[in-house]
Amino acid sequence: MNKSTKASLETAPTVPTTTEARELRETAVNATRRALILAAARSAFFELGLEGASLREIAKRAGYTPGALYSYFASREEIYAALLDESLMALKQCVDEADSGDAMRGDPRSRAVALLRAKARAFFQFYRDHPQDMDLGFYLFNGAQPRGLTPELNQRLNDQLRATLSPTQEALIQLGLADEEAAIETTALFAQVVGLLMLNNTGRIRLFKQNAQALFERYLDDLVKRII
Amino acid sequence: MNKSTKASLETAPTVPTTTEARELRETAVNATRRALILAAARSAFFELGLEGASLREIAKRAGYTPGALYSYFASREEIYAALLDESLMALKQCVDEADSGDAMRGDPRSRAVALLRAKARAFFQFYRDHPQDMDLGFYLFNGAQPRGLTPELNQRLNDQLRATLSPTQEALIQLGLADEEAAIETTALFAQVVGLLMLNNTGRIRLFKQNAQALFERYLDDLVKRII
Amino acid sequence: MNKSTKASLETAPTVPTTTEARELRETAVNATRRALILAAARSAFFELGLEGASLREIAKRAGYTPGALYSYFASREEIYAALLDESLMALKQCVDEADSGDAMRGDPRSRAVALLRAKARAFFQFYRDHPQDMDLGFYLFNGAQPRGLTPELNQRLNDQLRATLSPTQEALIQLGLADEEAAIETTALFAQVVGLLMLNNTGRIRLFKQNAQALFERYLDDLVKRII
Amino acid sequence: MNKSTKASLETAPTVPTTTEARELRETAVNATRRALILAAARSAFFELGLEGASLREIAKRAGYTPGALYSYFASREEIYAALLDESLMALKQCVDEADSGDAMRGDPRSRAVALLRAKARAFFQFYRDHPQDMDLGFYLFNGAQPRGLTPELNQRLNDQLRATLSPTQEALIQLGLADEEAAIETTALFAQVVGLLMLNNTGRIRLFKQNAQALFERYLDDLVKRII
DNA sequence: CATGAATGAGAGTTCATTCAT
DNA sequence: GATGAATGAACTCTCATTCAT
Repeated sequence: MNKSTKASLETAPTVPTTTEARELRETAVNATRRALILAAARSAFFELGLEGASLREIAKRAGYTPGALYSYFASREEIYAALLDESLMALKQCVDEADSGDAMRGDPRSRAVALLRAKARAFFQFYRDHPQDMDLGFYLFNGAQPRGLTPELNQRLNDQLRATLSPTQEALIQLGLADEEAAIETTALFAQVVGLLMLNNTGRIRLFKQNAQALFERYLDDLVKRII
Repeated sequence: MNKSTKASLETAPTVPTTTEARELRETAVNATRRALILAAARSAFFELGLEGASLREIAKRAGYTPGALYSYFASREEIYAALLDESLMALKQCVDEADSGDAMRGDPRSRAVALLRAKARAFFQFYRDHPQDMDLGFYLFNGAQPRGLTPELNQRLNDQLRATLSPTQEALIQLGLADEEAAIETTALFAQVVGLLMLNNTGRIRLFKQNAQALFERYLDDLVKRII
Repeated sequence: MNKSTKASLETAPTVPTTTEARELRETAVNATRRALILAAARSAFFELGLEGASLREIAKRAGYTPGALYSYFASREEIYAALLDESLMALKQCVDEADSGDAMRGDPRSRAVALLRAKARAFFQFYRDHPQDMDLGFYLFNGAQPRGLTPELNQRLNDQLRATLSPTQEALIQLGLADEEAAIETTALFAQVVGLLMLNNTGRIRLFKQNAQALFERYLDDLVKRII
Repeated sequence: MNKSTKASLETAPTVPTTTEARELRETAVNATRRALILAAARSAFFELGLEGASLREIAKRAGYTPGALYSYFASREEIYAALLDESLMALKQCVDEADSGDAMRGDPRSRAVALLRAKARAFFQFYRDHPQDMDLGFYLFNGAQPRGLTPELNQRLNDQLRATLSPTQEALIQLGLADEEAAIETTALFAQVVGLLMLNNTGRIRLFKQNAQALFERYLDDLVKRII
């Protein structure tokens, strides 16, 4: 990789050499196949749950023999970890891109409020629309000893999560909350979202004849009322 | 054993036929052994998690061979379901018994507030102190088709859950909320509790350097403020 | 087991109770099946070598599915260990029973010489006639960390080996050798036997157009000459 | 390498054709890479034992991908065979170079005795210092059908072994033994060495609190005593 | 020549469940 | 009711080997 990058800088204007072209292609092909396997894993995980998403099943769905997966991933757990990694990246992107249409209108204060709502809503809606991604997160983050996660990966996943929630926290600070207070509100909001989605995704919320989205908006309203 | 004694006392005036007596005895003995197996299952589940709580392990802890358990439960999933049943009964009892020390003091309004707090706290603390019971619930309630739960049992568990939360709802109504409004607040409170415990039990709450109990109390305070 | 022993003492003259009879039968049946599996393992090991003697192969030869073996042995290595245990017991018995026909004739000295020859010959011939038993021993005794052998079993096997060679050592002491000298000669004799059998079993001895048995007898003769 | 150098010397006067030159170069390059792979195999075999020395491991250590090795060797077994070939060459060289410092001093008889001792010692010490080389030999020479050895290679290895032991046999003949008698003594010595090393390398010799080197010297002393 | 993806077989092991006794 | 042997399927993972590129 480094090699091809360096080479292409030296000969930037020209077409890539045959070797370079092959390297690029192979890297691309490889990434594609990894993605293919992950897609198979995701579909297995989502349709059959954790227990059903065995290596065999994933391989079958990807059109491979079980052993072949080991060219791309060192273990089953690593596949799960990659899945969660992807999921968190998608979540983060979703939140990052979220913006109120009127981000530019109004006074700074209303803009901050609009931003807060937009970010929180993006987070909520991501998991509402991809309920299985939540399972994924809770599977791997489970308990004290996250299964199959190297400390480095665990750290990385934690960082992704924190980064995802930080825009919300920023918005709260912009609205005048002290750092500590902003952290508290962010956590409480996170908990509310997790709880609502949990009830929603397991169908328990129907017991109370309530609607997750409405409850979420209500929570947001109260939050905004509280802090302005 | 105790139970069978009690049962025979209750039916003392009429002399049971031999057949009846045997049936009663056998039912009682049966219940005892079921309880014994469930205790073994609980200990296995709590110590080893879901993956570790295999039928073999449960049987071993109960002093049985694996096959013997099938005299009491139709499948491994059914054992889990019975476990959840027990868990919900314990939860309900916990909430039912919860009462503020000053339940009798003050005006009716403060008494209702105190009751609201007491009930909600009991619920929160039960799961905070028994994190595995929550796992159990989420395991079996997972997704659209609860695993190993017959529709009847599913109904029963739902009823238990609703009954557990109804004291809270009642307290809210006593405080003047409309039925619909009380249902909303109860659900929101339930969601907050579930979310906080989720973050707490998976350790994610540490990411934000927050404390579940404090956040819970804060939520309660806000709720009370909101409705009075 | 204890139970049946105790019971049989109390009721010694009478026939065993039904329960006792069943226990005895089941123990016997069980032992038979273990033996059957070991026989299958031995045949696999002898015909296919270590690599070929997989659990699956052993199970197939014993008429079982692979999982069934785990009712009798905790692991594949445990089967090997049991095989070696059996082998060493057979060897020991062979040596123990060995005796010169003229053990009672002649002066004590010639009797001791005859005994020495008989014991050494028994050892040699056991492995000459059961070449695979030697492979077995060397497989498990291999290197510093004997594979799959618990320290206790390793100890047990070592003890068996020492016990097997001790009659030879005793005979040498009876012939007047000091303890230390007897240990040296026993070890040297053991080495010679192992070496000869190794060359014999791998066919290397044919390279030199020699015959293991003849060389063994020659070594024995020299040994006797040396010590009298 | 040596071979190709020699070959080109023999044909020095004529200028090799371009084709010939390329062939020579390629043969040499080829031999070098074979040697490189064998070095990797040796290190893997010695560090990890037979089970650990998989083709993958060897390839990794040689800086190749697994498939590449098949350009140089037809199978994994063939690599082992080549390893044994090398090992026997090293052994032979070791024995050939062995000489008593006083090979020139004293009467012819003492010189022959000194030579006998030197050769035998070299053999013993080679395997004592390279225990894994012995494993290698026993692995491939195992039982009736040596694994992965073509009849030709088997023959070659046998020849190497015989050639290695012939100096010892020569010395015995020089000391006046009949050919047949010398063959017997050589074989017996070989067996003793193999046996001692076997006991030494598997740690079994410690059972008897003996030392392989001391026993070896003792055997030599007795041998010399016997034949003079 | 070398790659590296892929196969296909097989390794040891565990499991829920069944069933004759 | 209880045993415990047995099944059969599944598990993750490793391997030697092949082959298109």
